[in-house]
Amino acid sequence: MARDADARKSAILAAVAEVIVEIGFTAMTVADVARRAEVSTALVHYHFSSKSDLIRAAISVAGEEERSSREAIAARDASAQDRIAEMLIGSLPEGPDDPTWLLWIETWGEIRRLPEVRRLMEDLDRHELESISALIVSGRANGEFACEDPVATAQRLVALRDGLAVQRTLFSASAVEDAARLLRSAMSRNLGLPSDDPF
Amino acid sequence: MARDADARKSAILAAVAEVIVEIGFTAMTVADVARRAEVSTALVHYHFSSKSDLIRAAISVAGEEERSSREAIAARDASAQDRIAEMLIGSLPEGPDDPTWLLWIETWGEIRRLPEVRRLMEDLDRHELESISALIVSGRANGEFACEDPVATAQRLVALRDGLAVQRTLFSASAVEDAARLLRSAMSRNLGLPSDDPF
DNA sequence: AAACTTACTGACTAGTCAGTCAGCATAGCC
DNA sequence: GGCTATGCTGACTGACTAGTCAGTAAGTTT
Repeated sequence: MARDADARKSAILAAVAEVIVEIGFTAMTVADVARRAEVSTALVHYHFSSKSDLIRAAISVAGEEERSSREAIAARDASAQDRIAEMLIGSLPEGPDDPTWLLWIETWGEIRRLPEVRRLMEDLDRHELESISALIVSGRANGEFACEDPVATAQRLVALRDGLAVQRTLFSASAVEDAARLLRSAMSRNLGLPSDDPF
Repeated sequence: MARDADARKSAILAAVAEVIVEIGFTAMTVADVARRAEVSTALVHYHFSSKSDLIRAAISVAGEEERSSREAIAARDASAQDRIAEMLIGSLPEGPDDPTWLLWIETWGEIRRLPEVRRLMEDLDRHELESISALIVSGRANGEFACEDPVATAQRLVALRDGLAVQRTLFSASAVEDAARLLRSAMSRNLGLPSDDPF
């Protein structure tokens, strides 16, 4: 029975992510989650002590996915430049209402009310900055590009990606449909690459 | 009596902004607003047909302030470069939990549920992009700097500012205490200024 | 001075929410 | 066959919510 129980617990967490993406953090109720996972509301409270606990668990899962996908990219056998591009441009929203970005933006708005979530997000943020600055350092070491301050450069690129992602996710995509192009040209400038960019 | 009535209506709107900044969008109730403004909940519903209407009005006021402060800067008698810097760097959060940025970040998270608010935010976003690209065009015209694509440059700078602002508002400020410096050096690069920056 | 409008309130309601609880079924152990 | 633990549920509750409504007081118009 332990197998079944674990499966249902996972189903509940998956349902949380779905409901948040669909109707948002605020509007989400325990009843919504239970209905989606086809269990009773009492079971949700059986596995998760409170609604905050439920949310924290769901965000923790999403963060873990993000983190491991980043590590997979870092471990790839490709140039530092390509791996940085994959991390940054690959993480841009696919279009308006991209589920992953909606989840993060919703989460930003809720962070103040959920201290543990704040810690999760801070860790995730730090992990991304460290991953990218490490790649910059290695790319610089093997002569791919020149870069005076890897940490500041990583901060700038990540911040730019975040800002573009917010616009692209929340507002009409038209103004930012070329987000990838903007990011790529910023990479060229910031990493001191030979400017082979049309921009 | 119209004077008094208007004053109380404004007091309600001010209370909304205060409550949102303090406890957030989600947690805010009509009763909180009424208590803060020292009126009955019924009066809130007398002036504003619904809670959404109340929120929309409060955000509209905040947006109007943003817009007019931007126009004041644009009209100033200073170099284009200085006016752009004032708009971008001047709008960075003053520190973690900056009220204005908390309001915007909370609003981003709520946009999907409030279509009119989405329109307000889109307009505000467009206005900022237009203001800055206009300044870039004028700075280029009088030879202050070179810039191939004013619109794309404005998009990049605004996105960078947004991303830095989110980090600085939500997470520990230490990692981004130099947000202004990052932004300024990005300006130098993007506007093709002579690099007199230490970075 | 009567009729009407504006500004406002206390008391209320219908509905929703997270969380509780007693109890049931099944499985493993003795 | 009895005993206990785990997984699970239906029925419930107390707290709280946005919004309503009848009524009042003060000013404006006729």
